[in-house]
Amino acid sequence: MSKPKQQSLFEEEELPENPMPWERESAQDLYLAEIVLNRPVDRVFHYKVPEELRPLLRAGHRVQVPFGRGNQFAPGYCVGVGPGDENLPSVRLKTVEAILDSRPLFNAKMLKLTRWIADRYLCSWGQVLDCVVPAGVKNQAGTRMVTVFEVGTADAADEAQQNDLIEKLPAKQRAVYDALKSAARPLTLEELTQVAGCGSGPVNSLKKKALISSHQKRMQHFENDDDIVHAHIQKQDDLKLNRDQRLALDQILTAIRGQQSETFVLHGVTGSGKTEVYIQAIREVVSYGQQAIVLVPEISLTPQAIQRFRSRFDSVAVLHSHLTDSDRHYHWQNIAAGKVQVIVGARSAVFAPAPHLGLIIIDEEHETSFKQETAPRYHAREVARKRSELERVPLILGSATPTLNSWLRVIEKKDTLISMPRRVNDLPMPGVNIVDVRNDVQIRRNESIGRVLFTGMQHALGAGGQVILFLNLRGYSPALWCKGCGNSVKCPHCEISLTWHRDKNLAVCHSCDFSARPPTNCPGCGAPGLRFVGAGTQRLEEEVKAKFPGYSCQRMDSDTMRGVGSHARVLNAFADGEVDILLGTQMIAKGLDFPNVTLVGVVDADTMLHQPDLFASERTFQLIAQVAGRTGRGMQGGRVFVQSSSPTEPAIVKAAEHDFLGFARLELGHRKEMLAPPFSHYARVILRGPQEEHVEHFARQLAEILSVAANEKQLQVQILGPAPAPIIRLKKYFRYHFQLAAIDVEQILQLWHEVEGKLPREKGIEYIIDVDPVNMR
DNA sequence: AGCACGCCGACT
DNA sequence: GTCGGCGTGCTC
Repeated sequence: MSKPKQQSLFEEEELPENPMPWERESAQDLYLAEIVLNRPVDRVFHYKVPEELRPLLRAGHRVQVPFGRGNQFAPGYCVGVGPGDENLPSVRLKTVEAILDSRPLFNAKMLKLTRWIADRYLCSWGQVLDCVVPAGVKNQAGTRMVTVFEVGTADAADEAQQNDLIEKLPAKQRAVYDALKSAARPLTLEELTQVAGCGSGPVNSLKKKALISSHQKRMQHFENDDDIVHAHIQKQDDLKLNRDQRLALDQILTAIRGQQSETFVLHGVTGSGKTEVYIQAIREVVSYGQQAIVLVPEISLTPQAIQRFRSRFDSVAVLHSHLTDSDRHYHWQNIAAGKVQVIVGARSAVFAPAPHLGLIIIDEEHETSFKQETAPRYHAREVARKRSELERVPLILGSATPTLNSWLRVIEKKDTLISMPRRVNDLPMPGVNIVDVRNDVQIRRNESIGRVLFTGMQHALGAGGQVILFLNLRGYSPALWCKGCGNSVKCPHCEISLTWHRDKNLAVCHSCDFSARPPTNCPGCGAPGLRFVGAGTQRLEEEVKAKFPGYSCQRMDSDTMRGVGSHARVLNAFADGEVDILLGTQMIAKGLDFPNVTLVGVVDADTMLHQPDLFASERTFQLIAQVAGRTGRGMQGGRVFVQSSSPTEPAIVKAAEHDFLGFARLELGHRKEMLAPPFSHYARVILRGPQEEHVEHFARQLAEILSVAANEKQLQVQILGPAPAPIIRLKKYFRYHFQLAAIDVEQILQLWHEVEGKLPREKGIEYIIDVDPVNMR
């Protein structure tokens, strides 16, 4: 209604002596909306709500507001509405322009949750809200305005006359009229003409006669809803639980029935049947008409896993990364309408707008992909913890290798441990051999498969079994090495060795996707004869094909899995036994369940271990334990060979012994000594800019300011660094970082609030802060 | 993050 | 004089 400019003119006048009624209202009964915007300013802005929007606008609505000196319109989120506050700052208030959605996108709990995220991960409320709403919801993807027709609402006085008119209608028009009259809802032109079997002529005539009326309506036009309601899928009965599973389920059911926001750490070895426990716990909340959210790492959203849920529940929404905007919008609407029983998805599914949430499950809780690496840098596990508290529902964190973070909470009795130490059907854990490859002849000849692993594979394949080989490097060779100067060829934009991809004969940077023909001479010293050293999955594939010519081998990494559905194709081929040897990266380490896999080979256990990372040893343990879990899932048993040059490394040894408790005890001991997480919290400040000295200098400046402020305000926060980031150069930028460390994360947050806004700026240098980082690169 | 304002140096 | 470079500070 009122343009902001006009509004301010109006405001400059003093209250008139005898205000007109509407003027009195707008001047006295100030009705305000609290609005936050997707800007890095964590502030609430107040706007007047025009008369006609008052009955409609509620907290959780998305709105259009004029913002800034130019009064440019910007989308914002209403986080509160109500009568004006006397103590408002004496600013001239602007007016909400429009409401953007018919219903609020957030309820009170979701507003609380998102506010908590903004506080905890140091970003603005508006940024959080904006990230929670999928793009498809914001742009109403998959909907359009259409004209719909219904039988005209006639005046009672004309009724007789109208009935007369109807009686005399031509046949086509009569058909249209009758069709509309018997329809349960307004019809589009398309629907109407189809039902009545005519063109648009009769419809127009009827409209002229005012017997029918039309109006505009926003409608969804989704092709089908197979993706949610799939009653056609053959449903399977719940499986019979073994004793461990039964005990686990009982504990969870008690919490569900008691509406407790308890967190369970479900520590179940690979193959212990955690999923069946999840499913039967979900069964309970679904029976109350509630919904469950299941978070899984994106990588494990395999058709196998999806089918598992779809075959057990009537309506499952799967939120995976290949959805279109329109799909996401459709799912959001259905979830919000309570039509979905189970929401399965990656990280962001923790925000699913389920109206009556009954349970949250995070499977493979240790996966780092639950941490978002762009603002808001939240960890879905912590968000889920908070959501479970707000909704008073239980949270299950399932893993064979829980994070030390969760494990410490178990030890401190903050969370409840549920153990499932045995595999289903009492299958034994696979025997794991650590193979010391330091003196292996084959490895010395620069091959990837050592003598022991080779013989193991021969036996397994000879007996009709299948083999999985894990190598966490894609490409052919991870480095181009110069004999002359001893250096390897780096990406011109990043401080990272180029990987040779033999199939395309390109040297590729796995960090920025730079690629070029590999040079023949060393760019550093000019010497000829660069050598390709080390092996990635491409080279491993070549070696396997040469060494096992009679068997079929399939590589699975992000290079071969580009297309949609390629994932499913390969896994199906493997399941059907068409493929004997499956080799690949991370992608094959998790969740795969093929009973005929009798051998798993970890080609190089050391790559993870040698990363300059606080969590290197935890990651190594997790990875080996997870990969090892891919075998021994059938009656034929299974063996694991772990090739390593550090065969006494505790992370590797404990993983080989399937001894999570032992590893946790050891590693927590180290962490406690260093007061490292989970005994403390880190927040990592990362700076980047085009000139190295410049970035370094600015990093020191920031660190100094924070250090002084911590002293002044008596905050127990230590500043570690600054130092060059482990990847000092990334996409043309030089990078430095430092850490804020504290026992109590609140102290870090306070410190940041203290200095934020006072921090100097430096042209060309950008910085971010990452609370509870999961990687240090 | 934008965006407008303002304070400088380079022009018609 | 005034055009436009970028540094600064604010956004109900």
